[in-house]
Amino acid sequence: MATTASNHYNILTSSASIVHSEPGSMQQAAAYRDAQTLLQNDYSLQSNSHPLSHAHQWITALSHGEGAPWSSSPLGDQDIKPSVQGGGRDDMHNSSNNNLQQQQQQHQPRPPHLVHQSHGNSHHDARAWRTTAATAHIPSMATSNGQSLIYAQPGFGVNGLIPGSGQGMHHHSLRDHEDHHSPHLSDHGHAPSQHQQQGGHHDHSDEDTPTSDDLEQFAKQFKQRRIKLGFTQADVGLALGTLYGNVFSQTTICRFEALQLSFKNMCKLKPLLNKWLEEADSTSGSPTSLDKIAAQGRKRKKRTSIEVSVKGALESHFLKCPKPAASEITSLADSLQLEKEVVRVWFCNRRQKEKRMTPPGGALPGTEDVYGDTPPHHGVQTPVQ
DNA sequence: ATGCATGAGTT
DNA sequence: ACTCATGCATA
Repeated sequence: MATTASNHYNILTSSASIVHSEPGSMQQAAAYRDAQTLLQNDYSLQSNSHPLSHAHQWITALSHGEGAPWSSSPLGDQDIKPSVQGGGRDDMHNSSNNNLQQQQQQHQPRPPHLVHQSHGNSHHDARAWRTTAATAHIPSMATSNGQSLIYAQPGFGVNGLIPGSGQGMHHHSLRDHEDHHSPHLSDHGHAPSQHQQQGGHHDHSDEDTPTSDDLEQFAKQFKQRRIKLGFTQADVGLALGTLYGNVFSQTTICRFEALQLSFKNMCKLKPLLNKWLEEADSTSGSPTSLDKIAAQGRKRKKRTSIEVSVKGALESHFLKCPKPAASEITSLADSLQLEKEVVRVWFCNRRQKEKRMTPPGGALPGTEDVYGDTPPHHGVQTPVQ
């Protein structure tokens, strides 16, 4: 089957409250983990899992108004799972892992609720770091505000200013980002507002837009400190929630450390993580309380496992056309015997992947080949410490 | 650590 | 219908 059957999850979760808060020590970390683990098991009560279940299985019947776009699938109840057999194997990509913390993070602790940040998060545009131009077709680019669409890349020589994305920006225009890849590294202007970064700055955490180099360094340092303090990525995510209200998952912290987020996203998270870092080691006894809000009534579709061969086909198409039209997606899905939505989402994710900071292949932003001749080969990740 | 998924905000 | 931020579930 295409989907890795395992469990549906139950809503409900009696997740109580985690009563713990003893920041600054290993035991705290352990406490978090335990609590979270329990929670997880709680709703992990698997029930049944039919090889051929219907799509509704994951659509919650709870409060939420459905939001499954798929129900509109032309195929009616074609249902998911074309029963692509296989070993349920996902794919075998990398392997070089970073042990050490690997062990402590085998369980994935994280808050079951869905408290998303609610702060004004104005995103305007975040672009790739390296121009993935292989299949370049420079369509329309140039934003009306004349801001550069390319982020400074260490290897580029053009370094500098980053479009003031953070949160003060305001440029509407059409951010038709298609692919903006032309590496016109001419040093254009820069953010009109304020910009000043790692020049001769000193103390204070951050306030200005960091360069990709800054981020890279910070991420590296962050990870190191975190590990030394005995915290897992999940712990940090939780701590951020208790400290600043925004909870993040292990995934996000992981991606941050690996620079697998968009530049803008990295910039946004950096300050928070920086604060946590300071709090973490310097402070050793502040009673940060945790509160958990539980409950969540939404179900999630089971992850579809796409066969390697199929994935290869998708990759091929992606190279030819990163943005297939709806009709194209439909036919492609049909030929691959996948749901249209699955294919659509695959492309979305694929595109997003292209835009991450860390170039696939482990090369760091700065070592990259600027002209994107590199085919989207991916592989190992950053050889962390 | 990462693949597939969801949802808010845009376009 | 897309982008972008995020995360559950899984390898």
